[in-house]
Amino acid sequence: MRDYKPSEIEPKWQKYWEENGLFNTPQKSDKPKYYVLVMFPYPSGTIHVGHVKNYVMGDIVARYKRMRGFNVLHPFGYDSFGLPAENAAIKHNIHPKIWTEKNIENIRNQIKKLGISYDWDREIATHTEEYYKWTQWLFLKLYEHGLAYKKKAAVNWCPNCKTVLANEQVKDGKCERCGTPVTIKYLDQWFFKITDYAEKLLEGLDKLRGWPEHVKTMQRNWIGKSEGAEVDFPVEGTDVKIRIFTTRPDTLWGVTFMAVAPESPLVEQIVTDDRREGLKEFLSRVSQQDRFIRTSESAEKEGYFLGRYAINPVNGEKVPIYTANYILMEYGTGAIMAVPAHDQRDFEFAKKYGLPIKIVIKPKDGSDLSPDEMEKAFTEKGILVDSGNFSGMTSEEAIPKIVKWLEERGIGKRSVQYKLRDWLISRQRYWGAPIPVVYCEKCGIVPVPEDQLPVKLPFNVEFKPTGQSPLTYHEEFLNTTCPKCGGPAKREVDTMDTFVDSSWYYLRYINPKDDEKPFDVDDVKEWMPVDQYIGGVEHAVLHLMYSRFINKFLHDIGYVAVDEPFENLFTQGMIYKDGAKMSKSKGNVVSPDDMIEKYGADTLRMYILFMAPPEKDAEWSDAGIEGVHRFVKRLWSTSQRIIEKVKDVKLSGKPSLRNKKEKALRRKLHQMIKKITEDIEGGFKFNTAISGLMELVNSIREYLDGTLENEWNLELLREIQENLILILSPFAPHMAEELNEDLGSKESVMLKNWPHWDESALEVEEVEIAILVNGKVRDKVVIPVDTPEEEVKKIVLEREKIKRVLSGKNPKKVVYIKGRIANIVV
RNA sequence: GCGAGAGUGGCGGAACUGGCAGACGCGUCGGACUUAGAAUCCGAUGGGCGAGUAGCCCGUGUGGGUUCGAGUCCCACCUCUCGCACCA
Repeated sequence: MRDYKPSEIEPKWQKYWEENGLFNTPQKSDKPKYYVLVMFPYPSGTIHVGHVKNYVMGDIVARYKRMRGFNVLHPFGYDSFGLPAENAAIKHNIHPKIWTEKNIENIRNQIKKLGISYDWDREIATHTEEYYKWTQWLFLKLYEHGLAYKKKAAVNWCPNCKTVLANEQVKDGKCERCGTPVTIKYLDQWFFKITDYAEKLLEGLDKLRGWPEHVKTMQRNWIGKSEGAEVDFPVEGTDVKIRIFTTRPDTLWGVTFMAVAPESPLVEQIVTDDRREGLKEFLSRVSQQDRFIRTSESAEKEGYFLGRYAINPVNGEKVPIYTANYILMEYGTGAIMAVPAHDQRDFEFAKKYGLPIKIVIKPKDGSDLSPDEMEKAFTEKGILVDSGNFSGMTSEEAIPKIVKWLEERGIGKRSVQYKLRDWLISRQRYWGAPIPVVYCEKCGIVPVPEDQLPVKLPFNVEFKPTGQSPLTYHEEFLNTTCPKCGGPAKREVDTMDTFVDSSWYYLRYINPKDDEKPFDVDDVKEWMPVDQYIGGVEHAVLHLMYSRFINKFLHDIGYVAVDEPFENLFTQGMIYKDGAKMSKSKGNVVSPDDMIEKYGADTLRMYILFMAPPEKDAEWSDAGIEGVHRFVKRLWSTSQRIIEKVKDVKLSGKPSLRNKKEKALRRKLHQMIKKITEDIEGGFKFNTAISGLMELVNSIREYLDGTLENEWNLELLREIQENLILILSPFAPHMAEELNEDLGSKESVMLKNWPHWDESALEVEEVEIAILVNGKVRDKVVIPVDTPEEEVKKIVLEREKIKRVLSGKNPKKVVYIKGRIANIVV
């Protein structure tokens, strides 16, 4: 018998697949399309088994769908612009391009050894001119439609990476990448107006049935929609009106002060001369507060009275105006009406500064609130009191009526606010796509015309961590002429956030080599949306939101037919080692290369899928992969035993079966075809699919070992072996091909059809049912499956053991569930 | 605090629309083969009482409920994970 030698058969089949173009996707086909996409990696160094999980899952789907008759698009590429390449350049004096391309080559080799069925002709890398040319095109389209703009803004600045960060890249006040606390800088920056799409991005989520709920929830939270009203409060003795936003117009009658964000221009307009000195002191103190601390719930609320009063337009009451550190300029209107009785923050502030607390909402249970005894604000909805004509109504009733009333009287209006901010895309960095605009003394900001793209990233630059893009010091790049007037102009030296690169890459795979356009509109219509997207949950708000935004934009301007790019999303769990994420610095990285060398790619693929349900995090176990390897070897040797005997057996139609054993074995085969099909189709249950393969192999072995060799049913074994190869092939494609060849097939497994299970094989003649007395199992009995209920009841009550348990008591009734249990109730 | 999800053997995890809890694998124990080990193969393995392959009792986070029957459904609670969080 041949030994199992993955190191020989795996390269053999990888070569075969490549030479025969079996991974390549025809652009047009009679078959229905299926687009399966895995999140492309950032090429820093090599990949570890955590990445492999992502790619293996995609490969199972791709190989399965091909066998189901789909024209499958399964591409791969690299998100190859970004900071680590540049840091490597500064640290090790190696050019980012060289560093990146070396890494890409390593990763490509690693992946090829795994037998992942990517169409390598469609491979892309975002740092190449052919790609970033179209990233720049995308920028121009956004600019053209007023969705790319430049403004001076308070931005998140990472002092370590020396670049600005998008809001989405700030985690707990720290740089998502390096963990350094983020500071605030005021800089001229480019933004994409994602806020214009807030509502569409939110509504679109409801249509995404194939997305995990928690990802949608995270996006909803991030968009942060609040409905309420805007109301103008005139400031006494000035022309100034303070516009506020509130989600609780039902508390308008309880306003006892106003508060304005320290950064608000209103502060200057409102403050009285005699309060100016103190204000200066207050503002300088507040501006020193760390932004993250200032915006945390536990922060001490501080404020400063501006010396003036506002008039509450609903009841004419005069209330003092403060500036306070807990008011954020970025949210709402940068000013609030404060209702201490019904807002916890206002309550704390009022307590500190001795401001009145006025109750206008009472609990629905009718209990009373007293301003002096309250220990915290009553923030629930309730019944309005002291609120003019609205007193006595519930909050729910009153809110729409009050909004209408405000609108009629011209005091306020219905309003919707979002937490989502515009997407800051400028990076003061070299290794990214240059922003294609120039600054002309005469014409101002001028976009680079489309036919002059790409704005090439120069190769020879000096890397200095100055906080300025290295392009700033590259005279040749910097100085140019204005495309409009031909006069001297300077280029934009900032590059784009790498999330811009990855926001549209799924479209480029469709026409990766087109140098006339980013993608072909008709082909995109054909191929989009991505049917199945697979990746890590860490991209729940960043990449997945940006991609949806860009896709919706391209949809709106007529380039993409669908308005959501990813029909189904699967977020896979991470692989941990020693309780921690794998990372080079921790030294707990498991390399796929080592595992392939030791066990082969097929074992590695199967183990990664078997270790846990794919959406869950899992701990790498060396013993675990050993166990799967044992199974793989058993699968091999069992197949070899069978193949030796059935190589020349011809089978047309069903094998004839001679006894119960053979019937049971054939049933097992078809049960497992059914199970594995349903496990793949019904939600990525790869772990149980593999346990199904194990069960099948166990049953085959029991049959082989329990039957004299000359009595083996060779027709049945032929059927089993053929089908075993097919259902194995997405998981362990190399072994499947080798066994398929051994069995005499001239055609690759990849070109065969996925098997159908034979319903008739699943039928049983006899079943073992459990006999329960009062819900407890007391006995078991084998009966013909069609035994009528009355008959079963009789049989069950006649059982010696049951008689003993009943000890003469009369059964009240017997519940029989066909083929499963009979429950005797006494 | 709000939102989402999850609690099952020593471990990873199975369990269809409520129907024999613990599939499959790891680990452990015992055995075969071997000079020995590795590999391989066979058997046992939720806990307890029991000489036992007889039999009985307990058992899916906790406490109730519905039901002939609950890991699964309902109510209350506890714990954990993730996300959001001074968002007006």
